[in-house]
Amino acid sequence: MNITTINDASNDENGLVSMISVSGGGGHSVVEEVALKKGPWTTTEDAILIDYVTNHGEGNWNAVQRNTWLARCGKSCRLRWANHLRPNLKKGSFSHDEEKLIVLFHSQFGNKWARMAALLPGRTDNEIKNYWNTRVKRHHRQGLPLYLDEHDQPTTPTASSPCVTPTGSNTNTVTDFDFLHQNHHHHHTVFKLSPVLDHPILETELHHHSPISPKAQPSHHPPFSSPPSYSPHHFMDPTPSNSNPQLSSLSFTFQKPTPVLDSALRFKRYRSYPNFSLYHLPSITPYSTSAPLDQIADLDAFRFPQQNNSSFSPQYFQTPLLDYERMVLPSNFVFSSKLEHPSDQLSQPLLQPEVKHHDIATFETNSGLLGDFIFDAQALASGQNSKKRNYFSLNEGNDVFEGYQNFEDCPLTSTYWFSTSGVNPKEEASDLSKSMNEDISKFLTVMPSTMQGTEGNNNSEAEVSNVQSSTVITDDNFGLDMKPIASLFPLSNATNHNENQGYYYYWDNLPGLC
DNA sequence: AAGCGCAGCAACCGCCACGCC
DNA sequence: CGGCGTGGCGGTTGCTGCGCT
Repeated sequence: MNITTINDASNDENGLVSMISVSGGGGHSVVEEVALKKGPWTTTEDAILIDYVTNHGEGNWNAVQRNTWLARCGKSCRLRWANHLRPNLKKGSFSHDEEKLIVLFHSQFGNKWARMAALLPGRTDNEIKNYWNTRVKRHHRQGLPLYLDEHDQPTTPTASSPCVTPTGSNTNTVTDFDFLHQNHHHHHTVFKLSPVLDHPILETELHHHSPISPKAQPSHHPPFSSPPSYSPHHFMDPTPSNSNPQLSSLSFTFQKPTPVLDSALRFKRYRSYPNFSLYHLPSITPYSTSAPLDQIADLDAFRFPQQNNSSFSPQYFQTPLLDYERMVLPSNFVFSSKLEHPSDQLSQPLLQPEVKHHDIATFETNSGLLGDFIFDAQALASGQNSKKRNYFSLNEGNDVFEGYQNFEDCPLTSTYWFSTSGVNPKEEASDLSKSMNEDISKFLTVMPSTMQGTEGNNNSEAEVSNVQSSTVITDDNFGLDMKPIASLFPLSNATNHNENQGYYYYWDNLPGLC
């Protein structure tokens, strides 16, 4: 066998493939490539890859090596593209707000870097992972709790530390990270723990948690009163907290709907509102749990931020239940919370539940909000609805409804989103897909700003009161997915606009949340 | 100047899920 | 059903630059 190098660009600095002619016994010759290049990418390699992806699109990464002179394996190409070459990548160090989000996401997701990256547009899983690992090392070295932001005022947890309760009896002001640090008493969902357990609360929770699957761990809030029930519209309908005298008139409580589903439902509603940009409301994702419902009680409420410059209309939050929507909801579909205490419910369930636990336990989870968002937009834009069995679409005036009629067809999320004014969502979908990155960026542009103001508001009263419990289990997406996004929606109907008024997120599944 | 530790970053590796045949 | 290819994800390693001693 004769081996002849026919193109000795062998792993040169341009990263071109070294081609070797391998002559077989019968004069037959084949061409094989030799060792692929490793190590840092050169600008030439980048240019080749960019050119290829521009012309052929993403995916089929091994074809890059076959069809170009690039001596890189498909994995390497994909990684290079995803982490460095693809458009809309945000370079540079993380902002403080992004860091906060990462901490929060990690408290919720664990080491699910890709998931976090999906919620941080322009950021890659690798970046987030590197940041977190650095943070772990730094905090470990400095003896800091992993989930306490060093930029915030540290709050030493003591026996007298305030515990946030839904009763409004405690009005101490703490920051969101104080929550993480202080709240010892609840055993919240801990999905995955960092390899470096320098957070005693996490370790405690790790030991206390039952071997329920990480996606299905219920949260318990024994001290809390019975939660109300919710309709899917309640989270669009933040309740003014005026009923609680300890709350400022600015305060609103956002109640997460409780997806207690006997049947899965995928349902979309598009509505046209005159002054609305495209926004996407959180997915409502059925959860999987083997726990009895009456053991599932969870605090999940938070306040909307104040945004005086908003163009949002309060009407947005007061969308009534539409007849057609009632029709779509299966008879056993309900958003409810603590079912055994209907008297404590602030509002009646849409429909009386007939919850079968074994059915709930069979639910799988879906991707997070943005993933769902992206999927839907792309599917609509590319006309892939044909893939969806029994998927219906109905126009009703300016409203367009889509949904699945049968349980088995439902991808197990319920997504609400809104079209821009006067545009058919179908037609808009392509534009939506195109502008998706911008929309997501818009989210993140607003989101971090809404997370500010948790510091320096120690004079506020009743910041942590009137937080209502709800029956909530999140797999690992719903709660956190919706909260930051929902925080984008302003309280334009707030009556007392205090420019300096802070706000707080309250949500569950944060380790150590009280 | 040299050595060291550290942070930040980039890239690789192994494993796994999924689709196709 | 199993093999194979492919892509995605998380863990890990290695390189580089910087500051400090």
